[in-house]
Amino acid sequence: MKIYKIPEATVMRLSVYSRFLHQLIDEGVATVSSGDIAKGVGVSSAQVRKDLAYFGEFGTRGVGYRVDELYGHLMKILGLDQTWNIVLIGAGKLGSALALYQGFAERGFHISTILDVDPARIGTKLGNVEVEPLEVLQDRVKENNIRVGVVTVPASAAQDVTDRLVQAGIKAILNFSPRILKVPNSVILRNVDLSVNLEVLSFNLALNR
Amino acid sequence: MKIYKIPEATVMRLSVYSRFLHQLIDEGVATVSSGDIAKGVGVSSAQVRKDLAYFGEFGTRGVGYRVDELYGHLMKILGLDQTWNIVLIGAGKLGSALALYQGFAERGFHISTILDVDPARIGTKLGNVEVEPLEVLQDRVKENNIRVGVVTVPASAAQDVTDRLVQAGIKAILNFSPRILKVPNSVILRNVDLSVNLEVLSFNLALNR
DNA sequence: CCATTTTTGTGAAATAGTTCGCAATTATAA
DNA sequence: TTATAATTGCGAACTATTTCACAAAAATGG
Repeated sequence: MKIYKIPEATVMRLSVYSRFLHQLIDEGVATVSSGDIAKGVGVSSAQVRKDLAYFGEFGTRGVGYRVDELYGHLMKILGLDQTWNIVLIGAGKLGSALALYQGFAERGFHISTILDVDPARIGTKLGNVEVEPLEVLQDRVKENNIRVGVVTVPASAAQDVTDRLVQAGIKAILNFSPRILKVPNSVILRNVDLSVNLEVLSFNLALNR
Repeated sequence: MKIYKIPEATVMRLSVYSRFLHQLIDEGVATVSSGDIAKGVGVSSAQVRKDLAYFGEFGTRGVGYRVDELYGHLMKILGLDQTWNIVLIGAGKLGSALALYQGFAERGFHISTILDVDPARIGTKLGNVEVEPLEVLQDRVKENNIRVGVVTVPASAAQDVTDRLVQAGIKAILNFSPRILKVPNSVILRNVDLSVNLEVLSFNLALNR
């Protein structure tokens, strides 16, 4: 079986398409064209078709796509036809916000374990999940078959926490700390640096001074 | 004057380089090579040099870059040689977390105004900033010379809030709601969709099933 | 002062990603 | 039935980005 490398930008767009399709389902729309999707999410129709073409033929020429069908395909492709248990490390401001963020639950991401080292936070509850000490990491990962970790600790603790996640067998890490993390090749790492996003804005604003 | 289009990926990397350089300054390192930077942030040294080449010649052949000097250049390029006042709309979980996030302040982003429509939130304080009603938007933007807005309201309210920001003269918007927003061409828009990031992870995990 | 080493800056080559253009397919209307 | 319109899927062309490779410049050590 030939493996094509899928551009990350394509994957991100698929995620956006899927959300748009969900909106259409709510509105009772039955079929949609690549042009409609394009208009709805702000890309070109050729882009939409190309993105989908990586994964198969989902449409009918002259007609378009059946909304529910395409939505199902996208959710499957994105691995969202299942629930993912997640461990979140760092129950500070950002960690708490993420733990309580409805957007994750809606897409099948279940933060089943929240860990911290601060005794003041351990034992408190975020939603219906109790904050536990970092030491139980390995156990919880095994018990709940957790493959994804979210890091929301201060930069100074980020690499240590990451090493522990790797050690515990975590396969993918979403890092919110502004620190470059080292992980083995077998572990998928994504960085969400909130400041970087503001800095792209300030760069562009500063250009036209 | 010829204007080169700078790839957005380049701008994001400059932001990462600048943080790495700050780390070096703290460690008392005086000079650094493109290879060192590359190693530190996980890109190729050619990439580092190419990125910098868009903006000038900052190094010395055979030697490398003076850390403090390069840092200064990058901060200037990124528009971080000034403080940016920011209005944040939506004082929910995520909004509160961002309002209190130290990472913004450290980079010169000052959330000077926080607005919401929920009477229960209005009048409360996040750090030393009081949550005010949405109606004062226009006044605060003028008073504080605010050019950047951060949207952390639910998807259903996002477009309305965005229209108001545009109306009030905001020039750049960082959108955390999972909604595709329409803005005039003159306004810079960036989307930070937290779920999209997790979905890229689940896509990659689901690939090797 | 010259040979050697280091490391930048940059044109050229390679790779990756997007847009174009159109044949193929389906639906619709005459 | 047949012409017309809509819209996909996809190869080809185009554009953008990254990597390569090396001359040029600076430092170092004999």
